[in-house]
Amino acid sequence: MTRPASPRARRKAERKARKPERPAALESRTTPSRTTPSRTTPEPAETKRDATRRRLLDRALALFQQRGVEATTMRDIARAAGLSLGAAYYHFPSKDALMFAYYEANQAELESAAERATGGARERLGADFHAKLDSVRPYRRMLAAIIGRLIDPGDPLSALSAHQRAVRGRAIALPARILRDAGLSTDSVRLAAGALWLLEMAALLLYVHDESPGGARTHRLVDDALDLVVPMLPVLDTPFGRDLAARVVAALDRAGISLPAPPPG
Amino acid sequence: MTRPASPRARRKAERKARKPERPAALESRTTPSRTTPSRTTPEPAETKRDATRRRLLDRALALFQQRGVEATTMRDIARAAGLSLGAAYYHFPSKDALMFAYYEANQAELESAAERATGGARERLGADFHAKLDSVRPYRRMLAAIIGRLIDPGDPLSALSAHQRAVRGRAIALPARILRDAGLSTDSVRLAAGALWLLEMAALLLYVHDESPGGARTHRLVDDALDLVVPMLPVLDTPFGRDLAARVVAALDRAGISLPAPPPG
DNA sequence: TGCATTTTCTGAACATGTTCAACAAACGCC
DNA sequence: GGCGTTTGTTGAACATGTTCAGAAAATGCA
Repeated sequence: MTRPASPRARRKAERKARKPERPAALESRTTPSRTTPSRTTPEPAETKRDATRRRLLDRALALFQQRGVEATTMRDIARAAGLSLGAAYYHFPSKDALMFAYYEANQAELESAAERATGGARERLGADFHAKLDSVRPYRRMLAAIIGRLIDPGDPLSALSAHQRAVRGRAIALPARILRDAGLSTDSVRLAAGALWLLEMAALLLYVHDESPGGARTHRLVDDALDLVVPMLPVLDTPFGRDLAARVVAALDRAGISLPAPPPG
Repeated sequence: MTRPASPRARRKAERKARKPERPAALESRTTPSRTTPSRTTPEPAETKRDATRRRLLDRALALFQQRGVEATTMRDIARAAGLSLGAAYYHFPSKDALMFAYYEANQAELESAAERATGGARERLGADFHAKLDSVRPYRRMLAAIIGRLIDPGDPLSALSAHQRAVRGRAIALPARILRDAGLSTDSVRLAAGALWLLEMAALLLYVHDESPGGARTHRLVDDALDLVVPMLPVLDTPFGRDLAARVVAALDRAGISLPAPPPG
């Protein structure tokens, strides 16, 4: 995980003079739309570039899961993809970028799993949370390796970063819908969904190092927490609850923790 | 931060065969009491060994603060201490060990700062929390570099690890005393102190990346949180509060998060 | 003092993440 | 087809964390 490995401040400074503090893009370049996809071809005919990237990514993730992140070298990945080391770095500027690419690629799958749950709010929220944990399970070692960056708002990988805003928004959409269905007012939905998101983040922190079978311990904690919290949600729509909620939101806001906004509607 | 840098599984396996999963000690050896200190010399006459270690540690921390952890190389540290690279590794088996040594060395200072605050529970808790954050401030970059390990219960550096149990205990003693002085029952003290410890951990997560002047944002969040929580503490000693507390403790317990026990008395 | 043992130190060596200058292939345009 | 430009690739080189075999120094003991 050794960052750029600055030999001395000099070279680091030089580099910083050229680039902004943190490179905005985690991929070397965004695909320059060599093949401008026409409206009639929804499948944009994967370019050689895309194929190479996908191959790299596939092998990398396979190796990550198989041997762990730290034990997988960039040379391994390049070799497994039939490329030279430099070529791998041409497509992914760092090992971290490969992890992030996974992160992004799997987000959709990761989120849609629990869409179909039925029942009361408690059941549907439980299904959502458990599904998310389960979908992350195979990669938790990988996540553990980068978890420090997840809380660095300046890091593109961070769960708090601007880069991940969209991801946050999606992650919160389903709980928000469930809460609205449960009859909560819009304001309460906003706070409660945010709180659940925080709970999810906390659970993730535990989960990446949860070695109990299937991560049972974390799953149980999630259940316990939901059992504790969900019955109290209606309180949010009482005068006391409203006051409390307002103060919590204000406090988090001042702290720079802007809860993801639930989708409109 | 590159861990052992396993060339291939083979060598890693060999090493594991010799050592336990994680080396229990973060320092190469514990001082073999070459000079058995007699009762009459409370200052055990620092050995050359200790002097060298202290010199290494001093220079390392100075460099860490000056250039940041990642930009400081083991070669820099060794040179600054007038030693060869190998000698540095003889005394501290890894760069992480140097960080941990700081962590331990400063713990006492870090904790005694707020002992003397007076006033109500809210004021005394505030003094404690703010002092802790302030004392960590100069090293927050360093902490950011190892924060991922703070949540790994298997890592000796972890705030959750067995190694740090004593530290946890001490960290919770003062809040517990304050709460007891405020008239809370023993059970409530236990839960509330644990909750405050969790709040402290959460604040730390934010703090290490808080670039606002003096970490003002995190300080404000702590104040807001205390303003929110402290007035509610008496509720813990109502029937409703007792029930809630019992369920929370049980849930955390099942999750393997054992709140640090407050000192007896 | 002389010698064996233990502690401390040294510098080379290794594996790794990352960079870079140079080269090759593909493309766009004439 | 021919040619300049962009895109993709290569392998060497670099700085780093860590290990290791052995040298040097300190220590203990006869």
